[in-house]
Amino acid sequence: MPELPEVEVTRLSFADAICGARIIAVRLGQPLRWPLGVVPQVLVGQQVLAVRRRGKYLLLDLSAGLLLLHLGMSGSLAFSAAPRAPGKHDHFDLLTSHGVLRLHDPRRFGAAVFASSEADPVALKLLGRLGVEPLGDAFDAEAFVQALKRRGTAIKSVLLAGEVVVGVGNIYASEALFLAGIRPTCRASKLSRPRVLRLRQAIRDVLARAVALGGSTLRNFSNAHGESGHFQQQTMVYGRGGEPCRHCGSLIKTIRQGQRSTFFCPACQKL
DNA sequence: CACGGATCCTGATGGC
DNA sequence: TGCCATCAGGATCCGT
Repeated sequence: MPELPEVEVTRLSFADAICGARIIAVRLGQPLRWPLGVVPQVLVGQQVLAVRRRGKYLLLDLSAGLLLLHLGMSGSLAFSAAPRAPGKHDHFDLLTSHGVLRLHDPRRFGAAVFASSEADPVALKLLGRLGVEPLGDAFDAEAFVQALKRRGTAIKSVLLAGEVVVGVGNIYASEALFLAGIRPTCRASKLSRPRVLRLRQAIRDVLARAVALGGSTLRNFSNAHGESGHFQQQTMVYGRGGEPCRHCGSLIKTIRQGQRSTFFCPACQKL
């Protein structure tokens, strides 16, 4: 469910409120992915110093360590002073002096993992192979050109893998490739330099705009206050198979790449 | 090493 | 109404 914009919107919606809070207790529901790190006792008594984001991970900096949260496909976070009794799909509660941070995740592809620091092997395993952040200065044009030259797979798959650039999931990959006029099946290594530069800008534009709109709400994504996003109302291609292209009127095509749906306009995205 | 495919899990949806 | 197949915003692991 959540790609970079949804994770960032979530972060912004509770970071200020939770900072400075003392962790009082942890409640676990059914197991999430990577149960390894979460030993509740390690968290109790620690203070939440900051909430950062790395790719699609949320990083809670604690007084003695790091709590990594991932929303998987169906996860969302809620932060409230007086939460209701946990429901069937509420699998992780962080009770703090400022309120309860609750992870709701029906499919349980999400994760809550404790690491002693970013150098901890646990953190390295999850974060170590991540590519560059797309919205920062570190998303260097030349480095992006060089990285794509080394990838023989379809550009859409390269974006989703997150080893070159992070945060671009299934919605925004299709959207960015449309904005750049690039066919999702084109091998990354075959993209010309000008086209790579356009793609870089398209990724930055689409992600930044989605953050500004509060993210996408396909099923029931909401920020930590329960508010929905609005990006999905203006996708150019994602979820629009068979409908006319908003730019040229051609019918949007749906294909499968690596078990995921891809959407593109056959006229606007020639190669 | 790089790639494609299967896999984890639950719920919604559509066809019969 | 029920049953079955398919699909869903992610990422890892395993075989080739």
